Amino acid sequence: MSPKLQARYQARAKIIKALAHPTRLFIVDQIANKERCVCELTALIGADMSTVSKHLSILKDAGVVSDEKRGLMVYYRLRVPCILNLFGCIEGVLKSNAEAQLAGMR
Amino acid sequence: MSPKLQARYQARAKIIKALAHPTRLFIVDQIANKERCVCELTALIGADMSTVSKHLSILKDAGVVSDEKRGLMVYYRLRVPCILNLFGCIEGVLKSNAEAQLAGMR
DNA sequence: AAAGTAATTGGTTAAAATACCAAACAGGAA
DNA sequence: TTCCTGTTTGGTATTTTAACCAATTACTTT
Repeated sequence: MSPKLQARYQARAKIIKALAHPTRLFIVDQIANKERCVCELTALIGADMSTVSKHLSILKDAGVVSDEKRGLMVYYRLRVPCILNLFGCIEGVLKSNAEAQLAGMR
Repeated sequence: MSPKLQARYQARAKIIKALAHPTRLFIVDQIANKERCVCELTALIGADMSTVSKHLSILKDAGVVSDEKRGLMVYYRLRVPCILNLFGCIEGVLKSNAEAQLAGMR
């Protein structure tokens, strides 16, 4: 594989990797419709705030979310809505996997 | 977060994680239109065949690809075409990131 | 049966990701 | 200023991922 092509796939992988964690998928869902501050997300997730903050920075670094500071709070929102389309596809895979397993048991 | 919801996002993350590697994204592209055997993919990628085989097993375990053995060769194909839609979205993010960076430099 | 080819599996080592705690940084209020 | 609150950053220990080599399995051909 050429170095150029390699770099191309590496850039893509970085964005997908940013999504490849349960907590970060949850975050994307939560900020899909309305912005949320770190404190709200922390409460919803139930982990240390520093942990949540780091997840958010990974998403931000990948360009998936954007942030805005207002007063003490930092609000995050989804910058790329087309990500949500992915979820439908993923659900389809899960469903298909479940069916395949059932078929295999017979 | 409830255990049930947790499990839900974990299942989704597993599939996305399977895609979150440059080589595996390349594989998905390569088998999108026509099936390929491991030997073909190995030649295209330029890594050890055992490495490629392990990448394929990760994709297969996630339900993204399916395999079929014919003679000595094992042929892999994309089981879930909607994955390809994701790539368009990802390219959009990359483009958007590049523009944001340009804007930030001014 | 023996030899050869395609693929997978096991083992090891190196690199990356993740979580928490503690400490540092704002911004707002007293 | 000093205190309080929301957020980020640094440090560390643990777990996960990834690559290659060596060995094994499966099928074909001689």
